[in-house]
Amino acid sequence: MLSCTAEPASYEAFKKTFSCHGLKLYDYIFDNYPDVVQVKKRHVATGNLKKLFEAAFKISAKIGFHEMSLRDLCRETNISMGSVYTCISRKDNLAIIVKDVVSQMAAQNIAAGRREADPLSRLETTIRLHFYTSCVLQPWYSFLYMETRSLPEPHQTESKKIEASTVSNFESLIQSGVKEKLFVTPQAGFLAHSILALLQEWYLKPWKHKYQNRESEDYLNNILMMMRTMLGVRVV
Amino acid sequence: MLSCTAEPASYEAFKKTFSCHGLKLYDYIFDNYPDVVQVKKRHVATGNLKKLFEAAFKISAKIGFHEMSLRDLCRETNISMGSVYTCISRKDNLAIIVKDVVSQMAAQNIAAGRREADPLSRLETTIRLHFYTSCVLQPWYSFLYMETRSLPEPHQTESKKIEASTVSNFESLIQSGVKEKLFVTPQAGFLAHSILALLQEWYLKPWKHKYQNRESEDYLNNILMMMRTMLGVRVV
DNA sequence: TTTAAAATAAAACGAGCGCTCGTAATAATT
DNA sequence: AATTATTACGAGCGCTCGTTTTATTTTAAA
Repeated sequence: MLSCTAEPASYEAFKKTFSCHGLKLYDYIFDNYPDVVQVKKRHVATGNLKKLFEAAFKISAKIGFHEMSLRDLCRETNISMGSVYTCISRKDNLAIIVKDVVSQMAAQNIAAGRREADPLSRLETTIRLHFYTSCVLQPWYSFLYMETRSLPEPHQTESKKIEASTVSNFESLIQSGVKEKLFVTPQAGFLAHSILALLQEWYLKPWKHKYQNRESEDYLNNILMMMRTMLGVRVV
Repeated sequence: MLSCTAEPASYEAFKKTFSCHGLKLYDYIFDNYPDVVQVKKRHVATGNLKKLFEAAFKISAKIGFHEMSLRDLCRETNISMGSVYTCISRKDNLAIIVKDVVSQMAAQNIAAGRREADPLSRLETTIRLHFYTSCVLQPWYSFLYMETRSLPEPHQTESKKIEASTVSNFESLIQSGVKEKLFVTPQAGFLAHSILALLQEWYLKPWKHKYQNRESEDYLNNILMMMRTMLGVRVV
């Protein structure tokens, strides 16, 4: 099971508690997609899967998933056509697995946020987890955003639901704070969309922002600060 | 020349001054791409171009430009393969023309904004024009955002420059207001990116917002209000 | 009505696609 | 050392792609 313990204070703290690092992510895929991954030995499967996903992200980011041929993938990974197919069975499965992983992370982050005490903490924790997760899994999130159209139905619909549920969660958290008279904004829907748009901007165009090292923590703080300002909450 | 008179007070007012409506846009293409459009008669060319672009936007939005075959395009438009080729010469030209049109609109809007009297007016006019333009040409803007990767170089690089120059224009307008002590934000870069991200959100996912008719003017006002709040300007 | 140009239609072409499968190489077990 | 289980390989299959070519119909001026 992919997971992380909740409420990390910083990106560095988060990364340590996050279980997706290195090969753990590919262990998860190996365990949960027996019909897709036909390779028997775990270490062989995870090693190849890691190479395949990383190459697929690299090539797709440049030219798109559909434009990426399996021959491109073979060249980039030094894995033969036959071996590629014992790992993923069909090209589509690469995209489907990305959708499943991101979908699961999103659901977990929403659930973790709900466990906080008050509306503002719930909002901030959800945003923080979303942000950290999308940093660690940046190519995964970016891929899903850009390649949702390439997914076969019903996976495409499911992918769109992730985004919708993320926004509606933000919106209902804001609404509950408004009801408790903690916030003063009447534009809950717009603010909820704005938050997601800014989170997406980060993982879609990391090169536009990452000219420095601490930049990512700064970007997150800018989002949180903007949100607090728009909610009429005193900024600390 | 594609153009509009500056500083429109509302979307409705803007649409009337905007020269891209109906076939005028395709007249522009007919006039400016003689090597691409090999059809001699203006009315035949513009009629077919309109059908072709509209169908291309429809199909590409669903499955992507590269996945859209020219046979799909023929089926959707009831235009034969031969006629398609007399209109656009190569598939790539569709995307290149979209880039050129959007690029020109963006440059015009930036120039029009600069003509305003003070930094806040310059910002607001630029944003307003960008928003209205992207509403009227929504499929064009959306297409370019999603399909930039499909453009042949050097058009791809040029497309990315449009976005970069839009953000840096916002940023320098904000900076000049800060220098004149009209604004109080130290996060000019973040705010500039946020404004563009929210403008993009609108033309990328219009279905998420357009459940009502007046909704688009509201969305623009939300962006402007958020900007004023973040700039420490009294909200009217 | 004639005629040449313009537009459309349909067929054909070669390159490249996702994917399969017979076989070779390697690792594990006896 | 022999045998078996597993993985790696890559040429080739059927098909669709963007594009070109060829044939036919439509258009409009003389």
